Amino acid sequence: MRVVVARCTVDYDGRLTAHLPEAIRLLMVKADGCVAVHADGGAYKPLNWMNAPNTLTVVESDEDGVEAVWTVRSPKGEVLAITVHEVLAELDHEMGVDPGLQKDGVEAHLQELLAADPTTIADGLRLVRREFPTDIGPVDLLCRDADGEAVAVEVKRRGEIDGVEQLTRYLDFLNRDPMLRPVRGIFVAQEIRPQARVLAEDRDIGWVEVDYDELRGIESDALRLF
Amino acid sequence: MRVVVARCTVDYDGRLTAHLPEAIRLLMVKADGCVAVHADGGAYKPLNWMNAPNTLTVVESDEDGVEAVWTVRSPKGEVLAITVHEVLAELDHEMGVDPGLQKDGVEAHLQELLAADPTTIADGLRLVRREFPTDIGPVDLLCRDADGEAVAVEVKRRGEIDGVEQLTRYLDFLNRDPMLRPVRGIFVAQEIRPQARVLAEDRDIGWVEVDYDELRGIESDALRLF
DNA sequence: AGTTCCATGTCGCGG
DNA sequence: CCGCGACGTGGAACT
Repeated sequence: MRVVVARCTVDYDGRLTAHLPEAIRLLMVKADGCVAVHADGGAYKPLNWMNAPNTLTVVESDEDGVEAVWTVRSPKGEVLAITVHEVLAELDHEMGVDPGLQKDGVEAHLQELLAADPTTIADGLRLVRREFPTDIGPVDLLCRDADGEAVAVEVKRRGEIDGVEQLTRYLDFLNRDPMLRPVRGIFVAQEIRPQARVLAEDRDIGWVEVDYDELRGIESDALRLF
Repeated sequence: MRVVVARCTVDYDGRLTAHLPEAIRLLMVKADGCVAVHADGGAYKPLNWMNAPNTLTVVESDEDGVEAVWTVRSPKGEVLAITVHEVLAELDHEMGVDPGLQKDGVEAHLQELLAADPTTIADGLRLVRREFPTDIGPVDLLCRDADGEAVAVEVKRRGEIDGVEQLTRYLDFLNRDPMLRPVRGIFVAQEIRPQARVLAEDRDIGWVEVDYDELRGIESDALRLF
């Protein structure tokens, strides 16, 4: 990875057109060729960037006040042009391949835990299918309750209004299927926002908050029995 | 901005839990305090990060194989812990405030072009008003068709389900106005996703894909006449 | 390759 | 501060 602090101006022309006036910024070039222009603030997102695959060409300049021009081109015709007026600091280092990130607690894992034991959502619930397909997308969990009636479950890490909208659409579609009708809905998340609760209740959709650590604990306990 | 290349392990505990095994990475600390851990690849997104506002504390260590431990804490209780085993390179530089980015988007221009000639959406359409105000937000284009009936048009660059939901809400509202009723809807975008098409059709909402370059061409032609 | 949905989304605007 | 929509969204998973 190569890092350069430089006084520069930047122009991007691709999915949109953007221009950065002259200022001091940090230029980052990674091993895969991707280039990022960072200001000294504004979270982790760069001001401008160009992801791989692309080609970076650096042209030294004789022009007054221009040390070099970096041109990054993507196969799709996007162009990022960095005019370097002055290099102020520089750093270059081999880093090798990163072993990668281990994540824990995303929606997929939560859905997995709930599918393994739907009774943590509501007593008597049995799983029919995960990712049950409909014309407008897959329902996270399709279950049947103790009375044998269908229950559609939408799982989110954080429960907000659009999650309720999503479940509402699924229910509209599912309730047209004579084999399933009537289908009720339950909205499940680690934390459900007040407005999402109100909207769910208004539409006769149940909502349940689940504790991720607790679910993981239950799973561990279940495994320990074998 | 401060940049450090170091052999390190990283743990994040907050919105999720994540762990990075020991490897060489680039640590970036911006003036606003935000911290990012970059690998030498994977586009511009860091492996781990913590945005401002937060507090960074660095504790030197006597422990074997540990130079220092950086702890970043956010007010919301998120914690990013970086165990630095060895610093390999370092760079520190004042950069000043960035003058900021000038963007020139396509979104607004598309609506402008369609307003200039609504017949590109449907034959006989005449513009009543752009950004027609309702209590739940402005409708992009309000038109009348050849029969004099009201038509609400929602314009998006990319047509997805949310756009259909938005137009549906507007139609619900507009159809309560006796001066407008009945109002039908047309969903317009450069590209409309299959699921959005299904939902639109299901709700008797029309959908039209338009070609931005073609529209621009039509406009150029019109201008050339003068 | 095309399509869909998730994301520690981030970011900006308006109430 | 919250809610909502846009984003050069990026990225993964699945068809």
